[in-house]
Amino acid sequence: MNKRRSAPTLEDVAAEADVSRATVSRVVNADPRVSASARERVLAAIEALGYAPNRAARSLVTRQADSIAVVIPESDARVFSDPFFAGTLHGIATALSRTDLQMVLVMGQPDDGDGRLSKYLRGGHTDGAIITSHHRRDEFWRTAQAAGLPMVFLGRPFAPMAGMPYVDVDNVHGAALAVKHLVEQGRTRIATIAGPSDMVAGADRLTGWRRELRAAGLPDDAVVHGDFSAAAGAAAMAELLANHPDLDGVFVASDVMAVAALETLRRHGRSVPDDVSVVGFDNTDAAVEATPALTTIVNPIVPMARQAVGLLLGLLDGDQVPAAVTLSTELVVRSSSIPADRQH
Amino acid sequence: MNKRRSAPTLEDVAAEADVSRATVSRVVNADPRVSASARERVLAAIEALGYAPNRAARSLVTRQADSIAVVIPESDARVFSDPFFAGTLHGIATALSRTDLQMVLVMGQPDDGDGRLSKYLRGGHTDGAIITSHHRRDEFWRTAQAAGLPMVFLGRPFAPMAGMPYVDVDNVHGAALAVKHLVEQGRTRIATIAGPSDMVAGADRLTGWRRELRAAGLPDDAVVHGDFSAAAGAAAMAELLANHPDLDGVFVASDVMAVAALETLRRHGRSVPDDVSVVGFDNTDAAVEATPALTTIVNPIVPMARQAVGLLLGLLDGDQVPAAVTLSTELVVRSSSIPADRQH
DNA sequence: TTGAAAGCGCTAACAT
DNA sequence: ATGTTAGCGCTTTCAA
Repeated sequence: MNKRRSAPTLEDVAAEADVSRATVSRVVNADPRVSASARERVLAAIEALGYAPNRAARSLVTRQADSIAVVIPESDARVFSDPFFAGTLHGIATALSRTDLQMVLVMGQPDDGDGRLSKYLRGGHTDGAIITSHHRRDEFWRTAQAAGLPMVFLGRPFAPMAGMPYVDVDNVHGAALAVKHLVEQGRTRIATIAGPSDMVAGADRLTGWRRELRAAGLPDDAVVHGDFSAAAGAAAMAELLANHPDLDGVFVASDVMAVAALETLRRHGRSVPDDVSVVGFDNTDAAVEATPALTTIVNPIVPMARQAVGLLLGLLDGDQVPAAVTLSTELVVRSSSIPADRQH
Repeated sequence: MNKRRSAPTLEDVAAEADVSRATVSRVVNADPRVSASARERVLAAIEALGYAPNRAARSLVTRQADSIAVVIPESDARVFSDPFFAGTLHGIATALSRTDLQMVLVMGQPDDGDGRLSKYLRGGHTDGAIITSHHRRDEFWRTAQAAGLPMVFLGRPFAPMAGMPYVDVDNVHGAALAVKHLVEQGRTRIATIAGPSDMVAGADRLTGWRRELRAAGLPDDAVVHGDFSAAAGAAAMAELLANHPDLDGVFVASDVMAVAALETLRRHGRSVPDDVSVVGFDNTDAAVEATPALTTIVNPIVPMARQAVGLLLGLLDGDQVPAAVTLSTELVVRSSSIPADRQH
C-alpha cells in the first residue's frame, strides 16, 4: 500500500529550500523583500515539488476568491441556443484572460428568492458578479448586495441601484432606428414581435418601436410578444399575420425570432422584402446567413461584456466607476427590408 | 464612519443561539445528532444573522471545493460560435443542477504546458474536471493527473489513459453512415470536408469516410480539412470544387461547415441535391434551417455531457467507472442529399 | 532580509 | 446530545 501522497504545501517547499514558510510565501507573491539566493532556492524547490498554492487556504486569509461569478438566471435551454449568450461569455472570458480571475458560471431559477443563487453569491467563493439575462422578478441579488458583494448588471436592471452599475445598449434608440428605416421604405403598417415584457431589453425595444411610430403618425397596435426563441418568433409572426393581414413591415426584437419570422412569412406566401419589410435586432451570424439577408440593429454584445468586466474590476479595486455605461447601436441594411421597387 | 460589518461566522451564530460552534456546524451539515430545540435556535440565529458558510474555510478542512472545472482549451472565438459548445455546457449544467456542485468555466491556450490551466487544475479549487475540445498537443492535464485530480474527457483523447475515462460519440460509424447514404443515392465521386486532424473528432470522421468509400470501391482522394468554422467550410468547398470538379457528393464533418459549403455550392452554380448531395454532422438547428434542409448525422451532445458528469461524479465517489462510454449516432435524412430523380 | 507566531472560519475527532 | 480542541495551508504582522 502506497501512502497516498498529498499535494505539496508551503511547508514542504520551505523545508526543501531551507527557508521559512514566510519566505516562500513572499516569493510566491512576488514580494521584493527576498534575497536573490533565497528566491532562487525557493523557485527550484517549487519546481522540484510541483507546488501549486492552495487557493482555499489563501482565500481564507486574504478574503479574496480570485474568481468572479457570471450569473445567468435561466433554468431552461433558451439561453444556450441564443447567440447572445455565447457572445456574452466570449466577451467576459476575453476580458478576464488579462487578469488572474477565473470565471464561475452560475445558473439557476430566475425567481430564486433565497435559494442556490443567493446562497452561492454570499458564500464568498467569488469576489464579484456579473448578472445577465435579468428578469423583473429576480431577487437573488438583493441578499448578495446586502452582503456587500460587488456586482454589475449586463443589461439594465429594472430598478437601477446605487453602487450596482450596469452596462446596456441603447435599445430604445435601436428600435427607433429600425422603425425609422421601415418608414423610409414607405411602410405604413408596421408591426412588432416584441421581447418578453419581464426583461428590460424586451420592454425598451417595444418602447422605441412605439415612440417612432407615433412620431410618424402611424398606428402602434400590432404587437405580439415572444421569448426571444425561434419557436416564439414563428408563432408570433403567424399571429400577427392573422390579426393584421395588412401589415407591410415588421420590427422583430431579436434576430433569432426574426429569422423564424422570415420562414413563417414565406410559408404564408408573403414575399420579403416585396410584400413585407423585416428588421431584426442583434446582428448575429444568423442575420447574415438568412434568406433574404436580414436588415438588423447592431447589438455590441462583446464590447458590452468587456465593459461589464471593466466596471467590475473597477469596483473590486475600489475605484470610482460610472453608474451606467450605455453603448450605441446602428442599423445594418441588408435585403430583408428594401422592396424591389425601391432598389436601384 | 460605520464599522464595515463583515459577514457573520459560525461563531456569531453560535453566540446568538447560545450553543457551541460544533452544534451550529452540525445543524448546517444536517448531522442528526442535534436536539430539536438546539436546531431550532440555531436555524433562527442563521436566519436572523443572514449567515452563509464560508466555503474557503470549509474547503480548507474538507479538502473539497464543491465545484468542478469545465476546461475548454481554446483561446479563439471559434468555440463560442459553435453550437457544439452551447450544447455541451447545457448538458453539463443540467446534470450538475441535481448536485451541489458549481461549474467553473476554464479557458486557455491549448498547448499551455505549465501555465494557467495546469496551475488552476492543481490549485485545489475544483474537485474534478471535464476536459473538452481536446487537441493533440494539449499537455495541461498531465500535471493535474499527476496531482490526482479526477478528470474525464468529453471526446476521446488521443492517448486514453488509465483512470481518465472518456465519453465519445461513434464518429467513425457516423461518418460511414453518411457515406453509405451518399452511395445509396447513386453518388460515386464523394469528397469530404474533414475536421482538423489534431482533434479526434476530425480524424475519426475522416477515417469513417475513407473506410466506407473503400468498402464501396470508390476513390478516397478528395479531402480538404477545415477547422469546423463556417469560413473554413466555405473555403474548403471552393477548394474541392476547383480540384475535383466532378464531385457529386460531399460529407462535411460538421453542420456549421456544411451550411457554409451549401452556400458555396450555390454560388458555383451547383444545385443541391440535384448536382451534389451533401451530408453534415451534428444535427444542429442550423441543419434544419438550412436551404435545402441538411441531411446529417446526429451528435448526441447533451447526453454525452450528462454521461461525462455521471462519470466524474462516480470518480468523485470513488466508484468503479467504465473507462469509456461511447454513444451511437444515426442518420437524419433531409433534402440536401436526395436528388430529384430519386425522390418519389 | 528573514523567521516566529497568530489567526482566517470551518470540520472532525475526542471528551463529556 | 453537546462542547472542547486541534488543525487545514496560507498570509501577515511583529521582532530580530
